[in-house]
Amino acid sequence: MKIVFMGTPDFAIPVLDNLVTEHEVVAVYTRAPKISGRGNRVNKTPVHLWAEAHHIPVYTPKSLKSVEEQNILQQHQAQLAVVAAYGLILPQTVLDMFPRGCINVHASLLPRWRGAAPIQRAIEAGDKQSGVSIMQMALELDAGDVWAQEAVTIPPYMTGGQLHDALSTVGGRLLLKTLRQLDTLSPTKQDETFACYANKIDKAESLLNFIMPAERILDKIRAFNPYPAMYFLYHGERFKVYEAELVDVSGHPGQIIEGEHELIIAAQNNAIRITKIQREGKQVMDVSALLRGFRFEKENI
RNA sequence: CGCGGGAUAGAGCAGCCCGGUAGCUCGUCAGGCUCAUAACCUGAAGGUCGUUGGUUCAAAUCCUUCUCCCGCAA
Repeated sequence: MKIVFMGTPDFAIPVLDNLVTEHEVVAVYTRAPKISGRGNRVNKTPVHLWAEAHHIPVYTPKSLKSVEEQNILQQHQAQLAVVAAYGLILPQTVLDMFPRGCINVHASLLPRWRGAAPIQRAIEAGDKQSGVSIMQMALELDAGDVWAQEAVTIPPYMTGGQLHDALSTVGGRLLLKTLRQLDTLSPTKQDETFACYANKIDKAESLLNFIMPAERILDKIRAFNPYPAMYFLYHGERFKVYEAELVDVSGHPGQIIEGEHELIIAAQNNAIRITKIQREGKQVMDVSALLRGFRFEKENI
């Protein structure tokens, strides 16, 4: 099938990898390169780089609302558009442009976690399972009819990064399977009563607030590992927390209970033992390694 | 040229401002001690202090070139 692919971040790469094995991807749409990263260089998106490496034409319109862009899109004469974390809103004209419409790969079991950050929000909320949905796109965000779903169990220590990788792998596989069965399957409407939204990750959320139950703090640490990573400030220096575990002791929330042989900080109830940490300018390391040359005083943070 | 931090023994760090024989906590190895806490005691090995050039009687330290790593912001 002739397909136009639309996507931007790493999540879309395994989907693309799978797609090209059975279909003809005639054009790749992705977000325009932007100034980002250290040194403020102009960087292309992961999908952009992938497409160039595979010699597939790349298009980076700022919007698909203009007639000009829509005409270009039409000229690809694709039967279907596959969308995976593209980042642009598709107007109704575009949704109707292809004989088979637009199909979206979404990293949650819809209708739960519609929106921008379904992976992190699922872990942050303590969900025991997540999954991938293949959905016929509608104008309303992530509300289209669902062709297929595959669940993925979230083990207690799974991080956001691990779930991301797991779901993108499943997504690529499930998409292919669904496309093969497109003529025999019939999509299911989403039950609106179970819909909830995964808000974008805000940097301000990554400052650790110890006035909450330790279990919730641990969920946030897992969800935000490796990005953007929860952090706390100690003597004005930022320490990113990558892994931690529950400890059955208590103290004033934010108090460093132990900081010499291990790092334990009190939460609202119980406490957390931080096991993987990153100091400013340093690599991520085991806390035990850091504590060979560094010591936390038993203060409140 | 967006802002900033870093590179010192296998690991993590201090020393640099204020130049004067390379330190700490661990790890490793050897020996000793022990009912006992992540045991303790003694000793040893292990460094061209990231790279280039300069200043100086003398550079980990001051100036300079380059490389690599990282945080922030966007």
